[in-house]
Amino acid sequence: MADILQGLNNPQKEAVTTVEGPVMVIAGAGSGKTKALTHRIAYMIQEGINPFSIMALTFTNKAAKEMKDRIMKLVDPHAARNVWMGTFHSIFARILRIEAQHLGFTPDFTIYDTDDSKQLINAILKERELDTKAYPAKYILHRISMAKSALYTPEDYCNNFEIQQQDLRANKPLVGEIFKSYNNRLQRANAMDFDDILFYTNVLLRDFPEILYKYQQRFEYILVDEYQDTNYAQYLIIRRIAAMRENICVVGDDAQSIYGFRGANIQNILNFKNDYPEQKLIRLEQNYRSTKTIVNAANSVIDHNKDQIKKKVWSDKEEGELITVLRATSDNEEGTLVANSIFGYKMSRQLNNKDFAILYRTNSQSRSIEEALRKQDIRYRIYGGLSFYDRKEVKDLLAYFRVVINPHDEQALLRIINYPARGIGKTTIERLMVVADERQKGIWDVIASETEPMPNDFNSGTVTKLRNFATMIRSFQTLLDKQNAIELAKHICNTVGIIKVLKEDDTPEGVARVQNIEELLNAIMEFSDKQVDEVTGEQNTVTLNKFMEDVALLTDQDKKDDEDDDYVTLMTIHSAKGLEFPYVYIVGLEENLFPGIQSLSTREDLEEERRLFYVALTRAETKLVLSHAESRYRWGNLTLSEPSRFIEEIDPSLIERTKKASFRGTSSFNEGVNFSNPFSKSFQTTREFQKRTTQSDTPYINKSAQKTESSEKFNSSDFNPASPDEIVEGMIVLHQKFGQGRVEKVEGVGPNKKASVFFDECGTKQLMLKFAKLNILKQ
DNA sequence: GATTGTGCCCTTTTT
DNA sequence: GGGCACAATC
Repeated sequence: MADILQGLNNPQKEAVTTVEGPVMVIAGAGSGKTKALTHRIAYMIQEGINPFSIMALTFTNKAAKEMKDRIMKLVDPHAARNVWMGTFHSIFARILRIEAQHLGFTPDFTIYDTDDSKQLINAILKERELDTKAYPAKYILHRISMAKSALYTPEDYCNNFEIQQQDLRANKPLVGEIFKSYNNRLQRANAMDFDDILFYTNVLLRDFPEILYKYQQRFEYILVDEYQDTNYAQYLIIRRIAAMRENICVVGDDAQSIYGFRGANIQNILNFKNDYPEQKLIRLEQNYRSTKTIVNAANSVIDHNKDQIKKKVWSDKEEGELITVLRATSDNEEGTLVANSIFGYKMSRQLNNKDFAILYRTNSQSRSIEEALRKQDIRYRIYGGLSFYDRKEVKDLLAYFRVVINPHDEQALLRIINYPARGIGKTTIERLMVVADERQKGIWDVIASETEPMPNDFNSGTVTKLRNFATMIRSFQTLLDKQNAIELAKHICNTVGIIKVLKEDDTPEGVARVQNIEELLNAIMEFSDKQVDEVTGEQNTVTLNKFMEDVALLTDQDKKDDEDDDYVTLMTIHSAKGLEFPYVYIVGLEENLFPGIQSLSTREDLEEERRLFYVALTRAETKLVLSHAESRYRWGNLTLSEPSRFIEEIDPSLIERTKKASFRGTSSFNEGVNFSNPFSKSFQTTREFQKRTTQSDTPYINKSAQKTESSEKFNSSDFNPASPDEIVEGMIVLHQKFGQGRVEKVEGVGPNKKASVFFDECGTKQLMLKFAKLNILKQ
């Protein structure tokens, strides 16, 4: 026990040892919040509390996993494993599967992701002949999500005066009706969306006292991480389960509440003391992560917010370096400056790629940064954006699995009924849907029904095709319990012919798709291995079912985390929450981007945006670099931008003032900045750099590369490259960086001539011939 | 019924 | 600058 408390400061110790009763920990950024939580759980286990009776709710799967790993290092790993630890969604989906029959679902209900929901909405709109412009799926889903998070049923929604007024004002009076159909369809498909998981958990705990009692008994101790980001539905679940014993510990920081847009309610944290008058309030205010400069900068920013619990976050680390602000003329130059800066620091300070993170407001900003990093040969990894599980081919295969497990899953069924093509076309599907609707059943019931025959107006060929499809799905279903996940997955894959179809496409994209399918199969295998490992000795077969339960709630964030790999991290600020890096770059600090244009209308929205900036600042341990561009391409056209107000909100004494542009300046702020600072960059380095960019061509050739076109003559004297006209298919060529390769395809004319070259070392690359310097080795 | 072509949105942020 | 829904064509 002594070691568990060792190395903790006093408030942390208090948070760890106050096991009984309601506790709220207000934890400033970097104040050792996770440490307090993990040590608390370890302490509880060591005190003899049954791990099965502890429920710890986190915001992401990743956070849960990390905490579990840390606890396993503190106490008996077997015990640690038994703690109920996970996201709200994963823990309560688990419980809902156990209790599904009470709610009119079966235990293998499907979880619809946003994409499925969107498609379902669009299908409903089509049926009702509503214009998708008047009723954008996104808007409707947002409304529905808000309603569900506030525990409104479709009926509540329609009967609520205020809500109806809002929809009326937005000229969308039918949202409530669409909500009704949407929910009906979900139910018919034996499916829940993300919000339903929380909604139905509440229904379960509200309407079934004996079930509520059961879980109150089981979960004697409740911990909630990131409490500031909980919404009403989550709040009420906690409240209900904790009601009996009130052994509840919530940890959060109001200054880091950044999920208001999806219904998170900051009031939950502010009201904790009303809900639990006996509460003990513990403040963690010492920041162990960052330098004084960084902490003070963050404090000066958050001071501009009106809504906040006043606290004093402080650091007793060194002052540290001032914050650098980079000013670029364009988004591409911003990328270049950031890449150069990283390169400079790496060289001068012996740092690794993984010491750096580049954070941005929106995923779309990653492009220009990526391009620049590639040119500097800096390895990076992007988190978020299109996730692995969002790729089309992955979703297709998963849809097969979904249908096999739950044939009423209509979104999945529609996805695969004619993929790979088996002659079941649009008209057939439309007619099926009509019949299904008449019978108040799903499509599956129509095509698989033994008793009710297919309507006469289907021709016999179509009926055979449908029957064959149904028979195939059924044959998979019989294997569900008999075969383990990976065997069945492979069997489905082969029988259906997905890989065969994909292999017909030998473009780079096609090859990537096959690889993705293989990766998915690997993931299933890994999952199976892990399951066996976890239950020591016990070898329980992992069914596909089991895998699919997990997969719906996985995101990219949770995927492999190769610690040893050396990559610069690129991610949105939202996904960076909870992480820390020595060097942090926050890019795109411009008005209308960060703060975003949509947040400028109300104070609340602007304050959330400011908290987001606060989160970004406080990720840094050693050094912060901010950047903004004066112009930026947004959805195709050039827009001019002012520097963000947030830059000015930082105490100016903490910022290294970049002098107004003097390109020949020989300034020396510090050794690392020579590369990074546009104003200290000598003319020589500029040239040097341009040379690099023109030589090492990548598929990403566009504006920035074109800018350097003027210097091409200057460069080309060094080499003896073939002229673009000479390059034809079948040639063996040599590229400066990619080495030897074979020209597979040439397209375009004149200056736009492009070639696909397969390089032995790095696969196929698209090259713009006017930039790529290729030596012809063999005609 | 499938394949190719065209126009139209779009960009917050995520379980 | 791109992905996706729908339309036109084979």
